[in-house]
Amino acid sequence: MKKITPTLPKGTRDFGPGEMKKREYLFKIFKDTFSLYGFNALETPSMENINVLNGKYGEEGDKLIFRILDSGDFIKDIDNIESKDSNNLRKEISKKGLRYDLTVPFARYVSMNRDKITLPFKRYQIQNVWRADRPQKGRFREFYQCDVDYIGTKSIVCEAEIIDLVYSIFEKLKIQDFSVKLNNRKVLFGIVETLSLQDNFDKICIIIDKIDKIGKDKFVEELKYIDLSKSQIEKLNSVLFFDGSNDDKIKFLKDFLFKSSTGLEGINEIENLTKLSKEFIFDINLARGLSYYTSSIFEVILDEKNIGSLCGGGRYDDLTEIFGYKDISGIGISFGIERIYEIMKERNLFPDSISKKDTVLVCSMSEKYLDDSLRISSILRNNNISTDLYPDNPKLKKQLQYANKNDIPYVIIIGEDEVTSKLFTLKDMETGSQEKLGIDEIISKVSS
RNA sequence: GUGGUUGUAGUUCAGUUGGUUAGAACGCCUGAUUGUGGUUCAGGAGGUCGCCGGUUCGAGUCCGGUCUUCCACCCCA
Repeated sequence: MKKITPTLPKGTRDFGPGEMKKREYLFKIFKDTFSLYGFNALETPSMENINVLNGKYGEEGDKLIFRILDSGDFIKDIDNIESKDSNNLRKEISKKGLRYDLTVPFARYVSMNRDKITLPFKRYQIQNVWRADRPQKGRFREFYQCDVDYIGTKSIVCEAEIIDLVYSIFEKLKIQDFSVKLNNRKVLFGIVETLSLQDNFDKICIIIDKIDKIGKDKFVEELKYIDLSKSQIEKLNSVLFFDGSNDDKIKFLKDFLFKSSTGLEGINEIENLTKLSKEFIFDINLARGLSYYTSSIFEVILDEKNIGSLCGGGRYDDLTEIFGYKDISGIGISFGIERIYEIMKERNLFPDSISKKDTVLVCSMSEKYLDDSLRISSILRNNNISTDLYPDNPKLKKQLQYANKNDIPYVIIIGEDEVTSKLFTLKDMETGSQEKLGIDEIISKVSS
């Protein structure tokens, strides 16, 4: 057999036992909190039919979808194989793709199962997604997303509850220095409409979304690039960079938007939310890149440094329409668990207790005592003591080394003396001391 | 997709203007210690120097291509 050097595909990772302990701890906090707020789990397949995915993420997005090659002799039915047209060929030989996010599969699920689900419908979903992007710092080709969505109601209570959920999650994670930023696409549209720029709405949103990253000067430059006049840019700036409390901003925008019914609608939504919700910052500069948001949009950021957002989300009114299910408004948030994981690791927020392995290792001195070892292991396990049994009987030295490397605090040694006397050697690996005890004594000692 | 960067033992890395047999640390195995780990000491195994080609008497070292790693851009989490 030819030897191969083992490697991973670009942008993918293994999660070893140490990392998994931490990830599972983190995931459990999310899942438990979601349940507490009445969200239930949903899983969808890794792959979707390509027409479900295509066209949902913008032009760039389609290119970043991982395609799955059809099975069988797919080439024999292709007429124009010499044309060298990759785009057409791709359609013919690949009709499935790996999911790119969790929201679109969710919309597909809701549309397909409208006879079974009762609106409003709430679900959470923690699964991996794939992007054929070029990896770089903190970005992978396979990563996890953690989405919570609330679909089938337009009530502003959903916004308030989701903000409440954010506070609850971060409290449990012991991350305190965060802020919730909120805006409304209708307000942005109103601003743009008031300046007669509504035809450029999507483009302007993408540019506004970058303000934090590129700064005010470059922002102005990019606006010039899409042919805004000097006075339009000046007016846009005066609105977007209006400084003040949430109430000041609301008051100011109510005046500014008096001609735009959409804008006023948005402002009213924000005003209502201030009465219902925990604290948030009304940020007129918040736009978010994704095109399907139609109303409230929000992000959660770390106050300390600029590392991008920890969560992002918003309300979408038309996402299920493309799957034939009209007038269904949804609102969702995506927790950036990979980022949150990194912050928790940096700040040492994972409790030490989660990295402990088993409490006891059972070692046998010879093959003769393996059945006794098995018996004792199962007694310990029945008493809820996590027990590892060394499956062979190499030298005791080897078995103790194993306990040592795995941070197992206790070892039980089973040999001739022990089996005849029914008193087993319990060794404390930290202090090195050992004593011969009956099984009941061992259980009470080790459990404490 | 664009620009830069990286690749030598299981891992992290040395390796001089191209010159005998490519090194270290950690890890692994054996022994000192045949019923006792962590520490120590002695010994050992482990490398087609990413891959393909070129220059040269001679290439880990120089050149070309390709793949890979990481970083930035585009975009995004």
